[in-house]
Formats: sequence, C-alpha cells, structure tokens
Amino acid sequence: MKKRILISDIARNLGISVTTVSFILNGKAKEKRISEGLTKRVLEYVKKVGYKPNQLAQSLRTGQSKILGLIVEDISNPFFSNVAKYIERIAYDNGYHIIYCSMDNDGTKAKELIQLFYDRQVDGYIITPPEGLEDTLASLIKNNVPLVLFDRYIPTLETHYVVLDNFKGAFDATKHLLDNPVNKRVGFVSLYSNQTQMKDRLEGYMKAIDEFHQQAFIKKVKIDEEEDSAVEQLHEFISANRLDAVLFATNYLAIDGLKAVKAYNLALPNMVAFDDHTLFKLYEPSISVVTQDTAEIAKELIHTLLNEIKGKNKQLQQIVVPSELQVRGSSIINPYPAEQIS
Amino acid sequence: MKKRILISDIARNLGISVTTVSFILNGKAKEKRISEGLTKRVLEYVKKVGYKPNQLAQSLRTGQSKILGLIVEDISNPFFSNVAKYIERIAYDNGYHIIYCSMDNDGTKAKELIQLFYDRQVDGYIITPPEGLEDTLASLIKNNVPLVLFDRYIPTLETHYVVLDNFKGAFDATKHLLDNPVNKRVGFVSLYSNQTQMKDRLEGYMKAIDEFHQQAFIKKVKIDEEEDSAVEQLHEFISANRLDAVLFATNYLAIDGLKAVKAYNLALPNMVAFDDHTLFKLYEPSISVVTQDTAEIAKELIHTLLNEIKGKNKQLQQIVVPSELQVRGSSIINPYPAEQIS
DNA sequence: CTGAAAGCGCTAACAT
DNA sequence: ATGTTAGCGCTTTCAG
Repeated sequence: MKKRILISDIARNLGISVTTVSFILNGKAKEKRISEGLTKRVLEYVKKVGYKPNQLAQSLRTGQSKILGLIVEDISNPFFSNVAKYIERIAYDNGYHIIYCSMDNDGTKAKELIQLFYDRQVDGYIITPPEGLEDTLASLIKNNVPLVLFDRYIPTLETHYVVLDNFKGAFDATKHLLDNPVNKRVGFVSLYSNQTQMKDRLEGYMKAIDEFHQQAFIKKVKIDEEEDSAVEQLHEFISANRLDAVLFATNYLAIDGLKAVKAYNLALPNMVAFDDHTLFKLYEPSISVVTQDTAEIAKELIHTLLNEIKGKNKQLQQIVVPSELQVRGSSIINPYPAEQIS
Repeated sequence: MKKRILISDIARNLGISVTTVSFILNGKAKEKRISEGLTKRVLEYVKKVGYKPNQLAQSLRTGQSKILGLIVEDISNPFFSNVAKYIERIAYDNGYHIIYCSMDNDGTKAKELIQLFYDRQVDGYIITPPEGLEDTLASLIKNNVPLVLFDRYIPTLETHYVVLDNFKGAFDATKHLLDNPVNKRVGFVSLYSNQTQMKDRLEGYMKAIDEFHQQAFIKKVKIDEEEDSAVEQLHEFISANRLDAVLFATNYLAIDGLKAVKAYNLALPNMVAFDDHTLFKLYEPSISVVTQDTAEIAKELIHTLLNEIKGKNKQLQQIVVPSELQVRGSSIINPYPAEQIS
C-alpha cells in the first residue's frame, strides 16, 4: 500500500515514453508494432512494481467507468440479495464493479437513483423496474445507455430482459395443488400491481383453474411497513372462503400468510409460494415453492449487459428462464385434521 | 437525460468565468466575496439547466471519490443486509455512494477487495474484518486511510469500531435461560473463530454459567457450503449431552440447530440465538433472540467514518452498542414433554 | 516503432 | 470580486 506509482514513473524508469507504456498496457503492442522484447520488459516491470492505473483518470479519459448500476426492489429480500451476490461476483471477474441500491418499489426513488448513476457515468444498468418508470427507461434507451431489466419488464419498451417463466411457474403450482382431489377451493394471493411478473403469475393460476373447472379466488393485498393489515386480510381471505389451498405470488406474501395462520390459529391450507426462503425449508410443514435459478439469472443478466456495452448484441435478448416447482410438505397436507397428527 | 452540460457552458452563457461558477457551486461564494446577486443568479441558472458536475473529473481533481467501501461478511445474512441498507441510505443523504462486497469470511478475498477499493480511491472503509487481515488493515491505518470496523474488531489495532455489547448479550441470554430452574444443562454453540464477537459471547456465557455454578457445554462448529456436517454435529451435541437449553452464537448456527431438531426429530431444547431472522418470529415456538439495533449501528458507523474523513474525530471512537434480549416462546418451553402438547 | 502533446471536466492557486 | 491557467493521470492522435 505504498505510494502510488504513475505511468510516467514507469516510462521514466524504463527510459521510454508514456505512450509506449500505455499502448503495451492496453494490449495494443502488436497493433502498434512495438517490439516483443520491449513489451515483455515493460510488462514485467509493471508487475514487479505493482503498478495499477488510476481508474478515475482512465474513466475520465475513456468515458468508461467500469461500474455497473444495479437497482433492485429490496436488497433484504433473499431472492434479490442472492442475485446481487452472483452478479457482483461475475461482474468482478469481468473487471466491473457494482454499485447497488434498493428502491423499495418506489418510482420516484428509482428515478433519482438512475439519475445519480447517470451522473456517475455508470457503464450500464441492471434494473427491476417499478411501475411508472417507463419514461425514464425510455429516455435511457434513446440515449443508447446499456440496460437490462429483470424479474419483470415493461411490455411497451424494447429492452433486453431476463425474467422467470412466471406463467408456467404459476400454472404448474396451481395444477399441482388441483391434482390433489381434496383441493377444490384454491386461492391466489397477489399484490396490487400491474407488473408483468404478477400478471403472468395470475394468468398461470387462471389457466390451471379453468382447466380444472374450478372457481377462482383471488386476493390482492397492499403491503406497507405496518404489515398487520395484510395479515388480517389474509386471515379473512383464507377462512371466509374456506380455502383448501393457496398459491402466494411472492415469498413475503406467503410469510404474511403464515403469520395470519399463526395469529389466528388457522388450520394451514395446502400452499405453494413463489421464491424460496430459509423459513420455508424449516417451517413445519416445510413450504412448497416455485423457485428461480438465481445463479443462472445473474449469469444471463451480466452477459447480456456486457455484450450490450461492447455492442455485441445482434438482437434483443429477451430471456425467459424456466421455473422449478419444489414440492414440500405444505402442498400435500392431509385434509382431515384427525389424521394430521400422526 | 439530454446532453451533458459543462461548467464552462454555464460560465459562457452567463458571461462570467468558470472560477466564479466553481466557487459558487462549492459554497465558497462568501469566502471569496462574490456578490449575492451573482451567486443567486448562478445558482438559479444551474438549477434551471439541471447542471450536475462530472463526478469523475471532480474526483480526479480533488482526490475524493465520494465513494465508501463496505465489506461485509455475507450480504445475504439479514443482519448484514439490514445494516447495509441503512448505511446506504445515510451515506446517500451525505452525498456518498456505497460500493459493497461480501467476502465470505475469506481473508484473501478481503485483501483483494481492499486493494481493489484502494485502486478505486474510495474515501473510506467500513469493514467486518475476517481473521488474518491484521497486516492489511495496519498498512491502511499507516496510510491514514479512514477506516471503521464493525461487528468485531482487531484488539491489537488502534481503529475506530462499532460493535455490540456481546459479553452482556450472551450473559443476559444465558442468565435468562438459567433463571428457569428446569434448565440445568445449558450449552453454547459457536464457531472455530478467534474473532472478538465470538470470544465475548463465549465469555458472557461462561460468566453466567459460573454464577449459577453449572457445567459448561461448549460446541464449536465448522461451517462450509455443504452444511450437513454442522447439522449432524449439533444433533450429537444436543442429544448426547441431554441439554436443557442452548445459546447459539449466530442466527445461522441456530438455523442449523433447528435443522438438526427437525432432521433427527429431537425435542427442541430451550434456546436463544444471536441476531434476529424472519424465521425466528414464525417458527413454532418462536425463537428468542439477542438483537442488535442495526439502524443505530449504521448511524454510528457512517458518522464516525465521515468525521474521520473530515478529520473531525478528536479521538478513537470505539463504540459499544447495547444488546437487547427478546424473549419469545423458544426459551420458556415447558420441559415435560407430556405437557408440551397442550 | 516511439514520442510530444492535446485534451477528458473540474478545482484552486495566483493574478488582477 | 472575478478571471487565467496549471494541473489531476490517463489515452490517443499526429508526427516523426
């Protein structure tokens, strides 16, 4: 951690010019027909003294910051923090850094963050867009700023994105529940949201319900900081409709559902949740889930974004990754309480 | 998101020099005795055209990047992601950005990250130091790099830090368990770690055990990716020693404990865990915890670090925040299985 | 093949 | 009070 050494120091100590050093460092030795001997000598010296270019100066000059902006809905949601973790790792391997923020599904905050990143001249964005961000994203696109959305997308915008096959995920889960003949009344809990992932999950649910000629029970819930209202509403929804089973559109909705079950001492209906959570594996019974392959999603995101930055994307990358239904105890509950104990 | 406007554009359009604009923008109008009228005019114009200085150029010039490096053990642990969330928020309010990384308690990785941040010229560091980082941190200090540690500290290093009162937290929890006369055999589960937080928790446990003249049962566990070994060891520890109660030194150790209970169908001993987790509130019975005030910790961290950056810390800030014991169902379990059902 | 030199956009010492 | 100007460290054009 000694005093910073400059490219000019190297040039002086080696008795050559900074240009030559710069060319060699940037892999243009061949192109500029610099002798192999010199190239090797410079490279070795650089390694010996541990020279690292000043990224700031480099960025100022090249206009590339080597920083990627990651804006997720909520970094404390394990799904997002997991994706973030992988993204971070892959980005680093490619010489990029991540500046991340959560925006708590707040359009205004998201706009500010994007502006902030723009001021910082990040090289590209990975965003889970909240509602009302269409214009901001549109102007980003118009300015040719590399951008990839994930988890959801904006149908009216021609952007790259990586999302889950939400329709199939919801369909499979609902079908799984309906396949059990004891489940007649299967409900769906979602959010007041027009985002694509929520719409697709709802459609998947409806498709399965229709195939089985059952009635749909759909409850949308408003989540705020004092979440008790959601818990109460879920209690009402589950008990008033005497639901046999419920599909929850997110992990935190399912957690609120479990809170309702606990608070009101309800019999747990058969249930499946979207997105895994430590809690679900340990809950008794363990909770069945529709999972996303976070590593895969992160990989696709970064690769798409880096290709975009390098101008290597021939076409729009609109990637849909498959969902996986993990059946656990909560979706195969014996419906007769008397036998449940054994 | 139109074309970027420069400070020189402003100067030209207003018919004044860049210096004047720069002074005004940097709040030196008074100091430089620039007329109030002009100051106001410039400020208004700047707001009107939405000028934002190029941070890169500013950084290159001032040597300040306005970026803080946050290196935590594991961003997917809710404790750390919560602290990160607050830190991020407060930092932004103060005009700083956060670049964060998790280092998975890997000394080598942490060293690389610090080097990386150093190359990026971050203005300061907030670090949860893993073992073996002493030298790296020492050289950071020698170079007068602003630095605050948290969650744990390095006793041999004179650094600022913000940590929990781990001793008291463990003592209170253990005492709470021992206060119940049915708890004779109270165990402690920790990690193979010489980090201060683990040592202090152990000492708190020992102190309480000694006060009650009970035997200590201490199990250290090695955590790796395939965590099954930990689960098995915990099963062995709990059942072979016929423990009445267990204090877990971290939330994930407690989760492994719960996995052991589930996998081996053990009777759950009375238990308390360090650091809260969604799971703990919903588990049946809910799990008692020693909690940290993450908002408070984040606040102290940022303020200490910013003061250090501004050279305003008169002395070493070694802050110990109080712990809080939250008693829930898991530490008041009726010990007689026959009655447990009701 | 290599070097001189012009910036990237901003700050601040120095001049007026 | 305000303007001129020299850099911060790097890349890259242009001239040898």
